[in-house]
Amino acid sequence: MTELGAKMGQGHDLAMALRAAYLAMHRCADAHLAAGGVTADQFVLLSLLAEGDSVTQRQLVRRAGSDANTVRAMLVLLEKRALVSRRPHPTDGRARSVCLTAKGRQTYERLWADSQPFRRRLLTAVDAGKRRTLVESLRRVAEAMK
Amino acid sequence: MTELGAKMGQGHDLAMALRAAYLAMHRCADAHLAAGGVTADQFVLLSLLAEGDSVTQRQLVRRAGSDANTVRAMLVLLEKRALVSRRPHPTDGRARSVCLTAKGRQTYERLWADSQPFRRRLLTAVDAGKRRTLVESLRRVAEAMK
DNA sequence: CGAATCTCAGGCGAACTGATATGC
DNA sequence: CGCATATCAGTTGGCCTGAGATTC
Repeated sequence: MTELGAKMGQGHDLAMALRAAYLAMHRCADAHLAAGGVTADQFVLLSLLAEGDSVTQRQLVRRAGSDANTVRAMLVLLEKRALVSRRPHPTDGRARSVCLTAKGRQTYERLWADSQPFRRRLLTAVDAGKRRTLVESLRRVAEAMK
Repeated sequence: MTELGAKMGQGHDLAMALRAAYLAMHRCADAHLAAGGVTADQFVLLSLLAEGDSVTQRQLVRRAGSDANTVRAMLVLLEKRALVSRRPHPTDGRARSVCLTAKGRQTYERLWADSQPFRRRLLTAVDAGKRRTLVESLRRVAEAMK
């Protein structure tokens, strides 16, 4: 194999490793949150809503690194369960203002506690000294793929 | 916030960074492969089949870090397009032996070329010296989440 | 026989595409 | 007008549960 070919193989390996790590983490997070009746992706939305009261769907999309249609569908599900509320934005007629209900905040805090073992497990997988480098590299990847 | 609480916040940050990086990469890969009429996930299966002729669905599941039902559904789609063939395993009556068709291999090689820019972009996002560390850390994460 | 492994079928939540409506 | 925000319909991928088939 050529030297250039080997380099592209590196890219393939990195992509496969990122894929495997994410899928495994996602499965693990789902397992730790299933008892609370919430999926890992729903937990992501709840955590974004918990740190920043009243945000637009557009802001959720950007911060979750997700898609407008996906976020909307998830919010509809969460709204049916009375965990979030969506109201018309006070000044922008196009936007929706989303926030946690009291039940939603309560649920989120319980879920955060339930998922402590998951975060502990994730942290012990990587040496403390390498964590910052890892997060930094992941952010560079996310940035480069935009 | 307590010191322990901050540590768990680190776990959350790592999880969010991993999520954002994967989702962005997946979108980017899809975009580079769309012209070839194949999704990023289908390309993963094709690449696994290209490097190891005749594998069982179970082996594909493990190597793709995926799920048996997911792999099956994807293979059904690929088989409809005559890119892969599934035959009964010669010795194990339970298993299916999967391999690329001639058309499948041809398609894969074209797709590999099409996706060179994607891999280049991925590699340039991370300094050459940090790539091995990154891949290593990601593999540790995947291992710890199993 | 039971236990384990592989496959298949149906259903759900999530990610995306494309098109559409509405307000800025 | 263009642009941004949200919505709706449809496709694919990921996972689960439960079932059937085969092997050990």
